[in-house]
Amino acid sequence: MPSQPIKPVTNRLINSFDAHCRDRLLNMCTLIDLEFGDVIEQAGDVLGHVYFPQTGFVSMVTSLSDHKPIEMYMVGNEGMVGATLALGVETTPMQGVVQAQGSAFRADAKQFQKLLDEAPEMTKPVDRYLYIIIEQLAQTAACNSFHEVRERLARCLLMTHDRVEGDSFYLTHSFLAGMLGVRRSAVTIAAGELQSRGLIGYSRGQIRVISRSGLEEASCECYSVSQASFNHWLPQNLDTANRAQKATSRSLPK
Amino acid sequence: MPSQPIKPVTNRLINSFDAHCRDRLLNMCTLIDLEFGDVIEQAGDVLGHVYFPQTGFVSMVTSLSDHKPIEMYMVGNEGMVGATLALGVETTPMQGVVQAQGSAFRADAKQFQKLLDEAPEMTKPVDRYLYIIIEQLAQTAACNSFHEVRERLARCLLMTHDRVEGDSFYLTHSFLAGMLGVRRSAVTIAAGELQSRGLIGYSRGQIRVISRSGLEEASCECYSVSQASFNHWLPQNLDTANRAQKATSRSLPK
DNA sequence: TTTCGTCTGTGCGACTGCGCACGCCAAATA
DNA sequence: TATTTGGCGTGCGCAGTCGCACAGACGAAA
Repeated sequence: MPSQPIKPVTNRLINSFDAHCRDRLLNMCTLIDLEFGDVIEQAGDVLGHVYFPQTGFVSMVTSLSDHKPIEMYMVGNEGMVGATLALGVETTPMQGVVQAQGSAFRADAKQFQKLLDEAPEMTKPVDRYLYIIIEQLAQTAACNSFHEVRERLARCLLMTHDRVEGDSFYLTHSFLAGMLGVRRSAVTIAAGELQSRGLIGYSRGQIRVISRSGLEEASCECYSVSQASFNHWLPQNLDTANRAQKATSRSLPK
Repeated sequence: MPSQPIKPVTNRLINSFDAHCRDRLLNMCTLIDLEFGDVIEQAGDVLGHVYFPQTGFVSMVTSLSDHKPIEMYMVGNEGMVGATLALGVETTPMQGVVQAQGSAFRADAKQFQKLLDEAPEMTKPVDRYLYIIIEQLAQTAACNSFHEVRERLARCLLMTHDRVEGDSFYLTHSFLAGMLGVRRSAVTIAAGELQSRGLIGYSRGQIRVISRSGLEEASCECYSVSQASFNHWLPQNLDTANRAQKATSRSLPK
């Protein structure tokens, strides 16, 4: 809520705006629920809203004909959906699908655009975020070409873990297969390996991260490259409890 | 044109600036040669210059450890190298390598940044170009995951053809393999198929496009998607002779 | 003309992932 | 309890690509 923030703002991008812009932005935002499976943005469409996730995350995907959509990058509380508005383009190049339920600040696209025009100092963090997106896309393109399913799965699980609360989240093998652009049984095999190594546990879509450090070893370099990029360009989260705990490598069961 | 235009400007991005910006930009530019193999930009480095190719083209690539660099997108006379400066970021996320010799207008990065700051109306075309790059990256990422070598090779040849003068260019199977992120002999086989279908001819690195229409059929959808993106956002070339001729599907030998 | 380096053609076994299909099991439904 | 639904494990043959290696072919230089 604009005037009286019910929750503290955990979105790192919003937190990188200066106080004045931050307030103006929050004043035009409503805090909405992100429901699993919601399509909040259709490739090629004119943007209606922009979103700043607080919890949960959105998966940005590209579709090719005769293929299922494949994930390009994730947007959690480190970023926003609809950043291309800062390029003066009102359409969006990708589809955005909610992969983990949560909440997000939502603003009207036109109002946000107006805010960007009126407060040029606000453009800078958004521009930097666009730069991050470009880095992510390049990393993903190369990763999809070279790395194997197991490594990519580990990366995907780590990035998901970073964007949700707690160590468990709902993602079936079938969904993961879609994100990675591989078939479902390839995920089953890869996940089975990670499980038998004691890195994760799962049952009927509930995945539990047991050993982050192990996952980091099993993952391709792309995870750490991405992390480095985020941490270089974005402020650390104010609410560091959850995240800092995760960042600490550990291997606690249950 | 600045004072005395030695050549007409064929760079579509420059041509999309208004006359005043265009003049200011050209005044700070020198026309330089792009030599095959030149690395004009190193991933992660601070940008020294920006480049607007007139002829020839630059390949933007990403490297992962233990793998050869793989191409993300090309920059010919439709774009520029160093557009991320418009995001207020002075480093660059990718490496730029000259793949076809030619010439380019080169400007000092700091001067260009200053020009952007002073002439906000100039930012718009550059921002639109950044949007194109994002579209390209997403297309490439998906294409690398799903499409086969033959289709991707055809796409690559078409995009190269669009960016060079004439119907012949120098690209060995080995180079193409690097760009596509596959092994050399996979290119030999794919190229052999295209040749036996009468679409291209080649010998010792000299590739000749015989049938564009045939190549377009052999290529994945990604080529036409990319083309549509460029044509939607950029003005047509003033010097339409060469390009218009190519755009016409045909199948003339020799 | 000979030599040499580079470009291209080809073949081999191996691996990874595909597409499909079947069966098992847990949870939700009735 | 009986049935359905959805998630997961597994196996099969097959496509494509990998990694490597070697041989031929061409062009430039000596």
